Amino acid sequence: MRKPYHHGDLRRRMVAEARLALVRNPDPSALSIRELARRIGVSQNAPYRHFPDRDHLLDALAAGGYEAAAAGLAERSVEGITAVADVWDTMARREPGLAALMLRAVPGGEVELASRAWLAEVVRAIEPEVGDEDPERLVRRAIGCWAAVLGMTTLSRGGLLAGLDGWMVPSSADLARRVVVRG
Amino acid sequence: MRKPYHHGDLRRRMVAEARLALVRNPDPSALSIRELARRIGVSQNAPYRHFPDRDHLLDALAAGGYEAAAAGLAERSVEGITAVADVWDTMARREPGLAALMLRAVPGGEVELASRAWLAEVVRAIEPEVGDEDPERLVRRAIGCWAAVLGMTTLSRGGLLAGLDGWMVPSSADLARRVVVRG
DNA sequence: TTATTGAAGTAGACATTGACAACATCCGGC
DNA sequence: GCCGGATGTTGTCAATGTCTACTTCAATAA
Repeated sequence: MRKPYHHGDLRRRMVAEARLALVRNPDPSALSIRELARRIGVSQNAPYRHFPDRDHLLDALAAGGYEAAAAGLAERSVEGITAVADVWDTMARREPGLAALMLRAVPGGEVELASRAWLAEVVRAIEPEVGDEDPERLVRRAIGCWAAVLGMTTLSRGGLLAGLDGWMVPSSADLARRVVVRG
Repeated sequence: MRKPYHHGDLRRRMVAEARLALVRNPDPSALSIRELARRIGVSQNAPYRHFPDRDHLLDALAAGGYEAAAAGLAERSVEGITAVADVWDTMARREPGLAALMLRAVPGGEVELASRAWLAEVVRAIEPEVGDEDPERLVRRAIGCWAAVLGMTTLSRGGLLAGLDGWMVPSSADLARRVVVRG
């Protein structure tokens, strides 16, 4: 009775534990299904009842990242481009492994939907800051904002700017603002 | 005599074969040292005489990507921001796996130097297009350009914009131009 | 109430991989 | 001529992803 045969919430638990593991070691390729199962206290094959394979776990994980980001942006008191940059930067700093996973969407996976929700939230956030009512252009601006922020944080957090840290490097918010406003 | 005991050029050959393998399968985590060795016709452990571990091979591979990109930009007849965007876009389209590897630099690795050379080339390319003589601001602009291009191509090639392809998505050159000029 | 069925978990196995240790071969300087 | 270091080879180990077959359990329908 101490340990019921069925876990009951394995899928969610796997994603949560994977996210934790990714905090301990940001390298996604080091994520091991077996180790997660071990840590949760379930057999090494139990996870396969919830994820066809490792890639689907990573997909769910990345989708969770987008949901968290969208929620973080929605619950934000401060609106605008700065908020978008802040949310993404914070995630990339605190969970670089998760941020790395979020750069790739497998077709038909959960990330596609979740990232779309994030994009919608970005649109909502930047809308008051740009005086643009045309939806298509607004979406285009939002994509540009996302790309600029993502690119800048990827460069910094990826270590590609080692040596020039701080000094000489533009902030992702500045970049995004230049991309979004006017034009 | 058919097959000399020593290969003679294994290191370079490994990097080249790895790059090929990455073209066949863009997922860097699928790169196997053993398979490369097998394909080259050398024992499974020979590569370890040239790379302490798998990560060092990936590092050399990514560095090669930056060298190729820098060379491609240098040999370019057309100068300017468009050339930067073109070079990166082309690489990301033709070798997405390599492009993905280039987003992370291990401290002290070869990528740090190679990416610095690439950045210098970007500076040189955008210099005539922006009327700015202050070196620090020029570097900052170059970084912004790089980030914008990289962010946009990562989004498109990563499948994060599936569905909105073409339509609604800004080009990386447009983004970069908006980031670089003025300000 | 009880039989059954399908979802969730377990046990065991297999091929592949990264990496280590010990041994073999070759080339250049003494 | 030999010898030492660089390069390549064989053998081995633990860990991993994933397959197949078996078990447990809860809910449904008789």
